[in-house]
Amino acid sequence: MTRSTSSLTPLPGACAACAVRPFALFRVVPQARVGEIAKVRSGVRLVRAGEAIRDSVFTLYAGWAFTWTATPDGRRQVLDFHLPGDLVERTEDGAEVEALTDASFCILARDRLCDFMGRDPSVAMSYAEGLSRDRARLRERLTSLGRRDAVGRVAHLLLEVHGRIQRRGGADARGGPVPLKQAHIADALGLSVEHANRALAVLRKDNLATLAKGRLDILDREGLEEVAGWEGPTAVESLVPRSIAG
Amino acid sequence: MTRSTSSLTPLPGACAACAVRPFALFRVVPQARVGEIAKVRSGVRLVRAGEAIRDSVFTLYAGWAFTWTATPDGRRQVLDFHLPGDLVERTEDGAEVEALTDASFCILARDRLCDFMGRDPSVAMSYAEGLSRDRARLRERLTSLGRRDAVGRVAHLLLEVHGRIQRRGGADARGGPVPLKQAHIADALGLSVEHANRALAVLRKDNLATLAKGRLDILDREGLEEVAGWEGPTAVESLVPRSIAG
DNA sequence: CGCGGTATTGAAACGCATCAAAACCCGTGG
DNA sequence: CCACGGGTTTTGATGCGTTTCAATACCGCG
Repeated sequence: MTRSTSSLTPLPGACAACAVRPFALFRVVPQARVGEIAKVRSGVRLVRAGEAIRDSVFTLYAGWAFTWTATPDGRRQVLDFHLPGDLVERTEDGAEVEALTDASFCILARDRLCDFMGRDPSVAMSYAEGLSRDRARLRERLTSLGRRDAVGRVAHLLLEVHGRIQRRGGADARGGPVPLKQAHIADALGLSVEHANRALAVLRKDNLATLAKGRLDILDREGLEEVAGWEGPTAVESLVPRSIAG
Repeated sequence: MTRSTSSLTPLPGACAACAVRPFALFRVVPQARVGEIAKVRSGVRLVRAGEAIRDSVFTLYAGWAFTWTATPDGRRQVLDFHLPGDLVERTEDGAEVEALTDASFCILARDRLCDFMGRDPSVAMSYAEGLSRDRARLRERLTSLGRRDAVGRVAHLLLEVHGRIQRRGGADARGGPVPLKQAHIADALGLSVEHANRALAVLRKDNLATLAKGRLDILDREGLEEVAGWEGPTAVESLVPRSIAG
């Protein structure tokens, strides 16, 4: 048994009052039309940390999740982390989605979502913008794995994660809560857990950043960006004009 | 001067007779409406191998291109390769697009393309499908860099490239023309040129595949998939239903 | 024929994986 | 309240894969 009492993780409520909608797929539909988006939601769900998520499309409401794939030799590669507001798709290619913390989300009906996008191009463009962001993150990560050493990779990931939670109001410039274990970091960055640990130790010793007890602290932003080879937050714009996608 | 006479690379002609449209963004618009898509094209261009491409959105018509980014220490990371029919966007994040061979393409007007997608959701969804494919490729590559050794990475890339040209009718099961230099492979896979060379040498010695003189030959498909940790062609479907995106 | 870019080969150095073990942390039950 | 136990973090020693540096061979083209 894990916990007998109800979880502290909140379930999503009415779309009209959704706290994460400003960061989510439906951010582009005006408040006057929230009634329509409620109809593409086919349910809500709450899962525990470590549980696999099998729903094919959902928007994360609370907690973190991640997508990963197994390699032939049995190890795991984390492909992306998901934060509240993110639209997550379970793809057909064998990648799995797993809750990183206790988490809750709105399950979307694929067909109704398609209909909606067919009728409202701004939502289709919002969807595209999300894909574009995913691509930008993957490109960054690819560059990390291709051309940065272990310390640089970890530093870069910490900066990326910090930016993502900060944009959602979940952290200030000093840091904030991040539930990543060293194993997640290792699996995302193509490192062994031991080496990810050593890289974090270097960042700690040099007073650049610490990640412990579910908290990330940025001690020296400039120094951290230096070792990360950071090139500033990547502005995604894709083809989405503000006129259409808000 | 490079060449005095006209290039052998063909320039794109009328949209109505476009040979790559079945693989391109506008594959979803019926022949009866090609007139409209001609209007989002703002020009055509021909570039030589090695030239940078600065147009912000284009669909490649002939030849190969690739997107890359410079790392702080001056090396390069290839983020993706582009083949005829691909929609290519020059993003704001410092990544550059370069012609890998002599190449020609249709330049698209960003604003007119946006208008089009705003009016025709099937094109917006086609755009999203392309992004989804990009993402799938990046995920594969990330897995390569994270969890495969040099030989596996090269084998995997060769299989991916083979699939892409084959789907376009540019190769048969045995192989086909691929203009990649070892330096491109190295920069895409996070390897030194020397080691990429050694990996190719292994594949050659084991009679799995050869890449030489601009040609890829698959000698032993099964063996190659074995060392690549290949998991079959990734079916991208995203949210795009056949009913909308054709 | 000779040149510049590309491919190939060798030897040494380095970063990271691996294996092994210990320290730590926290929730749980006695 | 403390001892227990499982998951997580930390540290150390050894080996392997890859980079780096240095040369040499190759190839298409003028």
